[in-house]
Amino acid sequence: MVKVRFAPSPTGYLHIGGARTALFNWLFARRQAGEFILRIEDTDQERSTKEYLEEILSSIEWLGLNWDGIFYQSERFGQYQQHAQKLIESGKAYRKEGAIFFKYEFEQIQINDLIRGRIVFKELPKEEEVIIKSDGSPTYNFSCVVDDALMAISHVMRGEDHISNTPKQILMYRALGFDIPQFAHFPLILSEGGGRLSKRFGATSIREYREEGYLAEAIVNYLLLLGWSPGNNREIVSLDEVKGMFDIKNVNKTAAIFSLDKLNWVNAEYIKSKHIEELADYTERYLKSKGLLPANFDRQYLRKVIGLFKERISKLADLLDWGQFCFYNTYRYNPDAEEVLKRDLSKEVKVLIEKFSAVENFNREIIEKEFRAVAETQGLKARDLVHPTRVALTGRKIGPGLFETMEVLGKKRVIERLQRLLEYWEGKNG
RNA sequence: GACCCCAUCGUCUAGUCUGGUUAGGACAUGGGCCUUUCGAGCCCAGUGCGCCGGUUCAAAUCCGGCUGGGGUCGCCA
Repeated sequence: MVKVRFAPSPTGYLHIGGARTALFNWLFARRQAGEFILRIEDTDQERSTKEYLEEILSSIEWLGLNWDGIFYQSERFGQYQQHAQKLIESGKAYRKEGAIFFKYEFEQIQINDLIRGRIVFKELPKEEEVIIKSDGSPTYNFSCVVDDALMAISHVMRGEDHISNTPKQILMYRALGFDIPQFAHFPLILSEGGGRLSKRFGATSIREYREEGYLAEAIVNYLLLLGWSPGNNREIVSLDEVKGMFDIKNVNKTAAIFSLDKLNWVNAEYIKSKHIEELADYTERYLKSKGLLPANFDRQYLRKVIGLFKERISKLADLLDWGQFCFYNTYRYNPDAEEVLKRDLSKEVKVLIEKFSAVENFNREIIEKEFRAVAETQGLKARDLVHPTRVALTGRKIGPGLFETMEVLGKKRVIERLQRLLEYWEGKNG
């Protein structure tokens, strides 16, 4: 039976690379009706925290990956001690300086990696290795081997950075008389500079992306594209669909550079494809978590705002920026937008206000009709009135279509802001 | 330094196993269109098989070397 594990250490948040390792393991298990378990490698009591643990679990859950069991290494010290003892008894390990050391028996080791094929190690960099520290806790390679064996893990699939641990672990499996599982090593995810994904190059934890308003499906989809391809020139694929087509043999060997541009594009695609209702739930939670939703917010209004922006944002955080004018009065115009207000159109805007005031059903079609009529009777090209009006309503030169924007804002706000524009011109001239 | 992994547009990749393609797609970039603006949409374009040698009628594809990039060498995981 196929049984795989994801083994995070709660000494930090779940990062991009870990998330993909979890994802590929999950996919591998689900594809073959196997088991996917979590093993929390919390042997380092100093650095492991409950906060990190909770964050990691909630991130995995948020990504949509469910697990069939969870184990904590901190609760299994007895097992490690016991197996170390066995090694001592068989003469393969010994006590020294308060710790227990394992003696590597030099020989050429071969592994048959599911992704890379045969890998041959001519020698090991050292002759012995601590397996139980002097404080009684196990070291990584040892607890990993004992647990993978005891938990009957059939396939050990992890990042490429573990390739060099593999021969050491194989020697331990043999010494303990355990069956050796299959191995697969995924390519690393690098930062734009080509090196390790680090804070300097932007967000590295799943949590940060979640907080910026990326959708879980989009992150999963993007991660999938790093090292694996659905083929047929497809880019957007759901986890559910991939479950039926994922094959570990098609995973790349090459390290991939993480591209925020592409993630943004994928996320934008997901935002576009979502129904307003679903996005509204998501956005409401998102804005609330940011403490940025006005107390008196109107859900119906929020829906309209989302409708206005869903085709043009790449992440929910963009709503805070571009959509600010929907939630707050914009009586201060962007400096670069003021050039549009150079020409004083007070007379024309007054007429516009007058016409709008008389409109009963303030919807897109009627607004546009009235607006164009005013421009024409006042001898203006539509665009000459459009630009200043947009600045008056949004504070900016660019944004969604003006007439839709007006409908969303509603008659009251539109008229208030147009009056504010009149005051602006008055202030300039007086 | 030792051991190991990797190598197709700037980036992610299809193609490599089973040699024969105008080397395909996407992001980004540039240009154009639309038009009420745009960072939205639509259209078009450019750029790539790291290098050298071998095998072969034929090499991105098979073999060797080189170069380049990456990883690991903790009583961290």
